[in-house]
Amino acid sequence: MSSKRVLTDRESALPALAEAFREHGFEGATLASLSKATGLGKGSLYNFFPGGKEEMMEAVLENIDGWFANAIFQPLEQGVDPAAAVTAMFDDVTEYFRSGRRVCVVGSLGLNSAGEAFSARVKDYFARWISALAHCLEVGRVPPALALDLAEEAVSGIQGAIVLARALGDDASFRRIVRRHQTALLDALNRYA
Amino acid sequence: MSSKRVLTDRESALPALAEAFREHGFEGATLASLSKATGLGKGSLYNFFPGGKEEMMEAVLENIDGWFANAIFQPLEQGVDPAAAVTAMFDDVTEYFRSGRRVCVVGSLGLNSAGEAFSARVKDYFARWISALAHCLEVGRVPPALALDLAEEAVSGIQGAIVLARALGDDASFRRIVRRHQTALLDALNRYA
DNA sequence: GTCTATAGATCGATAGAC
DNA sequence: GTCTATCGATCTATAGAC
Repeated sequence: MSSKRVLTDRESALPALAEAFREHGFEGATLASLSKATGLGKGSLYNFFPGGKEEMMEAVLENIDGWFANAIFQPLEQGVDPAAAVTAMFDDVTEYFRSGRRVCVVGSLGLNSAGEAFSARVKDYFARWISALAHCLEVGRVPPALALDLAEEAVSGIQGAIVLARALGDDASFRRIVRRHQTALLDALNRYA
Repeated sequence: MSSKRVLTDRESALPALAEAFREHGFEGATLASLSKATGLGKGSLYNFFPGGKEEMMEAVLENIDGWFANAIFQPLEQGVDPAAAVTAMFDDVTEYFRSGRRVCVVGSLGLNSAGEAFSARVKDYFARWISALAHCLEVGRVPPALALDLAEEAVSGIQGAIVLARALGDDASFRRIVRRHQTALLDALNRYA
């Protein structure tokens, strides 16, 4: 499984890069800070990522996308036991975003002009999340229009919960908000079951 | 009314500064871009804001706080005709954030470490918004615990709607999400009226 | 109070030794 | 493939002419 490593393990630098981008944002993350975060010299970073910061962020986004695809999107799209999939999604997301202490890199990229270079990927991430969640609800017999509304509301609500929890410095608010969304979706599933 | 101008009109530079900070974020906004946005040379900017970028952002936040206090918080805290106040809040917010095309400077400051210098002001802004909205609902006879939940949900939801609308490049999603929150609050008011 | 010029630090990125 | 040294550009902030 690890025999066909394409080149080398720039893969292993991605978690540290992601954390640095999360903490400082794309503009705020300097090569010095990225070097410190990864433990790699600038030369090594440019060896792995010839395109510099932008290529690093691109790789981070691809990595995040892959994690979400496996852990979140596919279980929803698969559509066996919608209620369990919805429950798992909220649990995984709460843990992933550390109850709102951890920023969503993708969401924050959309907020300022520095992220415009990644707008296609940002858009796809949210579009797929909403679409996967709506599909899951539809499998649970929730009417399509309502399913889409609820999915949009939940995905948006998670982003808002991150913003609020960070602003207030209070993870409890994140968990309350997310739990309400979880309940709303499970109620809808029960209503049409 | 305009006779007691304290010093000079650094006030008049604030809208342009705010727009620049909105568009590029705090780190991304350079003095060159702030100079261009305001039409003032760097020397003039430092004359008005000796503390540099940080003092400019502080002034912008104070200015935003003042606007929200007058347009949003006070009508909610005043508490005459809760339903009208809630309706007006969502209308004003939708216009202010330009249906999500416009970023919330305060919310985005909380997302990365560059905003830590302003964390107290960021926290107060959201705390007061939630508290004002909850108070308004309580005046409308919504039980306190539910009022607080609904207020937290609505304020958080607006932030999420901005993130999602920006990410998708779609103001319609902002308006849909905000309308649902508006409806939820008005329904609660009707239920306990 | 406005501007231009520029200092001093730090930025992203590259070169080259090992 | 790793590092250090360093480039030119750009950053914040200041100085000083007007």
